Amino acid sequence: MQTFAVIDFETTGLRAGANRIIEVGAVLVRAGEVVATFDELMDPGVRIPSFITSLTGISNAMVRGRPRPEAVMPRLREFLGDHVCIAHNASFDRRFFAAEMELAGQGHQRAFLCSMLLARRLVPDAGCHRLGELVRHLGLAVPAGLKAHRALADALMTVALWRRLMADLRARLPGREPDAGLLATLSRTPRAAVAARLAAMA
DNA sequence: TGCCAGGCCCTCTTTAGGGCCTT
Repeated sequence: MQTFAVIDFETTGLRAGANRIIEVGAVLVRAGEVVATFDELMDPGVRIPSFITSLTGISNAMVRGRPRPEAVMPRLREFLGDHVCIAHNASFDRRFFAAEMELAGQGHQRAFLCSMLLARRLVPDAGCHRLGELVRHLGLAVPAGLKAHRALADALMTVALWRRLMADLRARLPGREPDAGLLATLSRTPRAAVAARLAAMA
């Protein structure tokens, strides 16, 4: 059974390389179940903008004395192993992952799958495909007390969303386990062609 | 001084523009 890693970064802004990561949450999921978690606050070495503190609840005081991203990234890489990574709007997390690995002196790229691209194709009626809105729209059960825009909480919400998307795919493709290759192909398929493609595969 | 991302995707498109999504 394939193991996926679901990951989420909180950062000081949107620009990988210029802005820095301040928190990472990651979970390993095997057979739909969370089997390991990784959750760490980091001191980015720059001030956290007030907007980011308002959004995430992460303040400069909270990261003071925490390890630097350069120290955490090698441990994160070890945690992730060779598993395919999943993130919501994965292009964002992939860019920060690559930039921070570079800053840590360990240039390292890896494959990501995107729950947002897949949700846009499999849940077209949602209208809004933000992570929190999708969780609400689909009525997904998530662990109590999760605070949105904290890394581990967002990673766990992405797990819940991913489970639903995989269940939907299994229902539409009986007898076929949606592996990384199929998911990557679907994520690149134009939205208007997804229904026809799934019907042809079924 | 003023501005600053990037990939996807739709449409009043394709010799382009703008919204969505991530922080």
